[in-house]
Amino acid sequence: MPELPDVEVFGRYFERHALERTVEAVEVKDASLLENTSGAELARVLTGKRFTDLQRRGKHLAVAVDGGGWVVFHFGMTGFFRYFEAEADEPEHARVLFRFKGGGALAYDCQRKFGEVRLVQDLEAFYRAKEVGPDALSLDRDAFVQRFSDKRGRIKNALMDQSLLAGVGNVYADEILFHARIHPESATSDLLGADLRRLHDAMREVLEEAIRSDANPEALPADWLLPHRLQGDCCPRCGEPLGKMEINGRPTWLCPECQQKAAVLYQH
DNA sequence: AGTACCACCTGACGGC
DNA sequence: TGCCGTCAGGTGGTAC
Repeated sequence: MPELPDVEVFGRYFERHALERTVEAVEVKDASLLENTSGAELARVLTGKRFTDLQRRGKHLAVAVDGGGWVVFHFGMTGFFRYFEAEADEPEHARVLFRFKGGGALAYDCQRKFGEVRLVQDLEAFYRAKEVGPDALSLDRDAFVQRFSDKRGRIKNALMDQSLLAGVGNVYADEILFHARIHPESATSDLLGADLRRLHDAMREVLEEAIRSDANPEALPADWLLPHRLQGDCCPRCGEPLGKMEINGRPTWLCPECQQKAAVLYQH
């Protein structure tokens, strides 16, 4: 799940359940998720401290620790937070537990272990080193068009390039291209200014609506692509069968009718 | 620079 | 029922 809307929702969940709470203990159940630190160090840094602030950039969620520094979470393909009070409610793949003074604990759960938890002093320096670009929702239309206009290769790859803009993953890239009626294999350089502006509008609309729907696929509008990514399902707009292809090794869904390649469109 | 391919890890699902 | 290949919403390295 964890693309920009999911991580935004995780952040709000964290805010409700863990912000301003005092950490009593940190329990690391699988240290392989820790990136540049150890269970002992994480516990030493956090015990007795509060989480005071939180900031999302793309698919990263950074949580400020009073007294300095940040804990930065990445959720991989299967990560999420779960707050629980009864021990029986601890989720199945909890990898790190933050236990709070006064009761309750926040679990960082990650079945496939592709997630990462790290300690960071200088957030900006970390993002620079990681080449994490500006958050997809922070870019205005002009800046978006500007960044995409020097980009080569296929548009879907560009949308998913976290250094170009951060937050769009495989599922929402397809959704955004479907809304903008752009074929995912279109060469980015074939897109006109008007296409890029439409793409930016579609991106904002999709990401914002997904956040409003709590990033819950079942709550998304029925005329979106996402509820229809099933073999044999049809385009909710024109009724033609949806197409599936592979781009960059990732499954890609589209409506071959509604989404024509830019180069094909402008030949006529 | 862009792309293809592999690897990391675990579980669910379909076919035989 | 059981085994096995395939697939999954992310990212990083390598080689062309």
